[in-house]
Amino acid sequence: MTDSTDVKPTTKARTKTPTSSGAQNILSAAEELFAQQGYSSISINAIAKQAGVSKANVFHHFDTKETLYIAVLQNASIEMGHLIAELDSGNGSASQQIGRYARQHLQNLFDKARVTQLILRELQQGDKDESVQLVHNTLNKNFTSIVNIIKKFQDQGEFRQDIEAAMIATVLIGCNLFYFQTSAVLDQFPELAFAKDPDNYCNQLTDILLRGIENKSTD
Amino acid sequence: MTDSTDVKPTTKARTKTPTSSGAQNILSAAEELFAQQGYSSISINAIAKQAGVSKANVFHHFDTKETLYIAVLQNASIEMGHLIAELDSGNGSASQQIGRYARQHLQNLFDKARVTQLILRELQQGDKDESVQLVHNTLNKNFTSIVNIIKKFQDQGEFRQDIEAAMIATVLIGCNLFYFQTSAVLDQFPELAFAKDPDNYCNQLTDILLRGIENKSTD
DNA sequence: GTCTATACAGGGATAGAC
DNA sequence: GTCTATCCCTGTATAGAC
Repeated sequence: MTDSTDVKPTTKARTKTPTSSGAQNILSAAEELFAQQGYSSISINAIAKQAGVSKANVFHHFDTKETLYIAVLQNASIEMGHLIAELDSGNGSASQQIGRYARQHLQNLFDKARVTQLILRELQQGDKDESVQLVHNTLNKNFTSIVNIIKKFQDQGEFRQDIEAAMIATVLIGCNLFYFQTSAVLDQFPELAFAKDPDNYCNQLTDILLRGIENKSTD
Repeated sequence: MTDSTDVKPTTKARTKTPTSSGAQNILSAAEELFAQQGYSSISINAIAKQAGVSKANVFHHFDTKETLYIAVLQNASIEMGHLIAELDSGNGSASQQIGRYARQHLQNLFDKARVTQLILRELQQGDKDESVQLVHNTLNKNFTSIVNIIKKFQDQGEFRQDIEAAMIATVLIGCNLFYFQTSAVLDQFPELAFAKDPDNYCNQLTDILLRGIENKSTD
């Protein structure tokens, strides 16, 4: 998309920043629809209708569809960043901290389901440069946040050191994301006690994980 | 990756079944493109070009774009089913069996990357009835396959029984899928030893998992 | 800032020759 | 079975009135 329009708003420095409430409506509508259906399935028309404005108005606030999409992604990334930043607080025993982290993390995924879906989408198909970067940053924040906690307990000798901290983080984050991703499908298996019960899932997960990584020198 | 297995051209079953080689080319091209870009981003034109035929020819073999997509999904589901069916064989100790299962499962995901991507896509957004069913079936096969193994060892007293077998299966499958999904992004973190090394990842995962679920009554 | 109207390209799908 | 040519619709994006 290098060859775009040569008509640029030369008058003002703010190149259509979403400050006005109209733009915010559009942004919010776009976030919802993109998260549900993906980029290419969603037309500007659909977004305009959802936002309660005209199609042309969307293009007034955002130069192109892709610009709008990137704006949505950036919003999502920032929002996710804030959530992650709030995660690593707290104290208590190793198992308490890890357990709390896992629960809160999973809770956040569901609370911000749309944002999570957007990130997952990009994770699956990062073709645009910006999106790759955003996903990378988000995952990075997530990783370092939990990795630091784990390393602390590794240094204290409470967790095994023959497993990479990043590996443990991957298991935790990966399982939570997988649970989020499959929750709709898991609902169809009535025999699974944890299918409709995130807390149950999280408890069992941390139970396995903690026992798997605690430093028991019983051989 | 030319998987062009010769198929005999049956003269019957004219209901546009993908028996002819032309249809197979289209199906294969569609699989590749749909897996990479998703349903709505890919035009029939693109598929036709990739398959080396005309656009009209695609519609000769498949009534609609959606028909073609469903056919691709069904192929994928069948292929995945075959892979899963081959997984649960083998014997040895509990850790050997679980470890082998995990390794083979992850290997399959990468070997059939396109198929895996298609399933993941549908997992994320099952709106069409058929696709929901296919994903459901595939996951179901996967689950029961590994759940049975785990239950066996639970009955033998080697694994804890206070954790659902399905939960353990979820962790295993979920982690593998997450690793597959993020492998492109993980590559960008050079400090992760397992990022470019699926075997390493798998070994650490099963290490954690096995220690987390084995029935140690050392309290 | 918001609209109606419009330009233009590309999408899915069909008709009919070969 | 395969093609070219075509239809109609919807998509993105622009122009210009208010």
